[in-house]
Amino acid sequence: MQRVFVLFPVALGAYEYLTDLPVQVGQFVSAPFGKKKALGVVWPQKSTEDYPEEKLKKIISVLPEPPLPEQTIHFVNWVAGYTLAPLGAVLKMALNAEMGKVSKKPLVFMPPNPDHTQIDFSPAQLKAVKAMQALKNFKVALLDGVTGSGKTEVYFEEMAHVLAQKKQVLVLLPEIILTTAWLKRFESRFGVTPALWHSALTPKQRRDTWEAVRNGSAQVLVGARSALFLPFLNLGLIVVDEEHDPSFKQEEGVLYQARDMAIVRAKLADCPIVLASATPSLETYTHAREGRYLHLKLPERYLGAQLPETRIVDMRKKEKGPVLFISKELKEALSDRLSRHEQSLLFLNRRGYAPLMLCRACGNRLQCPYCSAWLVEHKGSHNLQCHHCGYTMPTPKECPQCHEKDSLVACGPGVERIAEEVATLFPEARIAQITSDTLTHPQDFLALMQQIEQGDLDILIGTQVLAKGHHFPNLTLVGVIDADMGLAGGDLRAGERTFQLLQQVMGRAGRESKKGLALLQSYNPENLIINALSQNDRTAFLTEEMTTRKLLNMPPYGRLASIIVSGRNQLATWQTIQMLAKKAPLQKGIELLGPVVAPISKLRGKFRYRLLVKAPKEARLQNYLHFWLDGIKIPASVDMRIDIDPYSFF
DNA sequence: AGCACGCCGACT
DNA sequence: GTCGGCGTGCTC
Repeated sequence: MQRVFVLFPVALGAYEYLTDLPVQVGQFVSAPFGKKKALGVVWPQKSTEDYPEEKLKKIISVLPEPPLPEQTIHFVNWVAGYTLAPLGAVLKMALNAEMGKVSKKPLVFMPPNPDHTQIDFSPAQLKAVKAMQALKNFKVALLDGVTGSGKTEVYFEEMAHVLAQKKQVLVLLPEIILTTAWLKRFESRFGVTPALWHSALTPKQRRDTWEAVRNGSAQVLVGARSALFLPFLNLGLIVVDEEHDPSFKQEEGVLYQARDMAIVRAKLADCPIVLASATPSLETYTHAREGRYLHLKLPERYLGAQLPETRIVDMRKKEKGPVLFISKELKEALSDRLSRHEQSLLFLNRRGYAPLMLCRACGNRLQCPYCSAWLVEHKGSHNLQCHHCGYTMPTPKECPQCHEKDSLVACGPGVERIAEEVATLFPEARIAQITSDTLTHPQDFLALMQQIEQGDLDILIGTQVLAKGHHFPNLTLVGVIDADMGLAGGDLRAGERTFQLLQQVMGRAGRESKKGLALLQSYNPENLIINALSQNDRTAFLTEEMTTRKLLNMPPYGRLASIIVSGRNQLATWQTIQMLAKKAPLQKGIELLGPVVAPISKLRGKFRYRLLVKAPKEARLQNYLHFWLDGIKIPASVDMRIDIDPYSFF
C-alpha cells in the first residue's frame, strides 16, 4: 500500500489516497470523492504523512488512458501558483474533454505539408524568417508589423520550419469567429485545415482533438486561449497572433492572461514563441525594446499598399441641424465613395440603437434589475438589453416608473442608430450592420465577407468584429463615429485599448493600390491618443504611455493584483472586504488601494467590491497574497477571487 | 406535519 | 463543481 495524491477537475487541491495498484504520476484514476466516485489524475506531491492513514480512501481503478504529459502537469502547477487559483480548477481547463472515452471512428487530421506552397518574400519578411529559423530553444520574438505587412506569411514559414522537424505547433487567435479567413490562408499554404479548439466543438470533436494533440497526430492546433492547456507532447512553436488583443485575458473562472501563460508554456517546452501584432501591447513592446524579446520589424505594407490619410473631425464645431452623429466632412466623404463605387466603413463600438433610455417626464433611466447598468435599446429586436448579463425586456410603451405614455427618449448612438441616419442621408446606398448580434455563426461571417468582396454593399456599419484581419480591396473610407468613446472611465489600459482598436479599424481603409481615408470624429481633438492616431505615430503614443506608466509605477513597470469580493448580500459582502483590508500586512513598497465599489457595482444580482494591490515589479506578489489571505475564513455566501495582472476594472 | 428552498460546509 | 444536512417559512 502506498500513499498518492489525486487531483480532481474541481476547484480544490489534490487529495491523498491509498493504493496497491502500480500507479504513475499523470495517470487517470477513478476514486471515491465525497459521496460519489470521480475521475482524477495522480499528482506529483510528496506526502507529509500527517493525514491519518485509516481515514484515507482507496483508489478504485487505473484507467487504460495514457498519462497526462509531464509538461502539462508542470504547466497546471505553474498557472495555479501564479494566478492563485485552486489547482483543480486549472486541471479542469486541461481536461476539457470527456476523459476515458474512446471514439470508434476518431477524427483524422491530415498532416499539413510544409512545402505545399512557396512564397516570394519581401527583403524585410525574409530577414524576419531567417531570424526566427535561427531560434532553437525558448525565446520570445515580437513580430511587429503594420496591417498588411505580411506577418502571417512570415510566421507560417516558421511553422513550416518547425513542422519539418516533426514538432507540434500551437497557434492562439483572439476570437474564433474571425478565423475563417485565417483558415483559408492556412489551407492554401499547407494544403489542409488544422485541428481546431474552441467552445463550439461537440463532445466527440473535443475528445478526438484532445487525443490527437496528446498522441501527436494533430501537428498544428489553432485555438482560442483555452487551447493553451491541451496536452502537447512535442511542442516546437507557439504563435500568439494579435497578441495585444484584450480577449486573451480570461475574465471568468481562473483569471489568466493567455499570452503571458503561453510564454510560460513555451519555456516549459523549451521552444520559441512568436507574438505577432501591428499594435503591440505595452508589456510586449517594453520587453522587446529592452532587449529581452527578439524584435522583428516589418515596416512596409506588402506590395507597396499605402496607409490611409487620416484627419480628425472636430465635433465641437458641429453645425446645428437634424442630423446628429455624422459630421458634414464624413457625410461628404461617404458621398464621394458612393459616386466612385467604393466602399466605406463606419465604426462605432456600441451595439444596439441607443445606450440609454430616459423618461422625459420623470427623469427615470431604465436600468437592468440585476446589474448597475443601463438597458440598451435594440430596435432590430424590439427590446431593451443589458449588455452585462443578457437580461432583455420588451421595449415599454410607457415609463415603468411614472407611467407617462410615450415619454421614453433614446440617448446617444449605437450602430443601429448610425445605420438609420445613413439610410436617411443616402437612401440609395446598400448598407449592412455588422455586430456580434448579427454574426453568430462562422458561415454568416463568410457569407458577409463574400458580399463585401463582390461589391454588393456600399456602407458597412459595425463594431469591433469588423476591426481585424480582413482584407477589403475596395474599401477606401473609414469613419470613426466616436473616437473618444473608449477613453472615458480612467481605466489603466483605456488609452492603450483605444489606440490599438482604432489603429486596426483605420487600417481597413485602402489596403491595395487605392489610397484610403480615415476620419476620426472627436470632441477632444487635442488629445494625445487621437493625435497619435491621426499622425499614424505609434511611437508618440507608446512613448507617452510608457512615461506615464513609469511615473505611476503601473504595469509593465510595477505589478497589480485585484481582490474582488462579490455576493448577493450587500452588507456581508462589504463587511468581508473591509475585514480583508484590515488584515492586510504592511510591507515596504506594497500599496493597498480601496476597498472601493467596483465600477459596475452590481453584476448578475451580485454586489461587487474591489481592493487593488500595487507592488514593485520585483515584489513577490503571490507570496505576499498567500501570507495575507491564507487561513482567513470568509462567509460561504461571499465569493473572493484574485486577479493577478488585472485588465478589466469592472 | 410536510416539504421546498436556500445556505453552508465537506470533499483525503 | 456536487452533494447532503439543516434551518426557515409557507401551505395543506
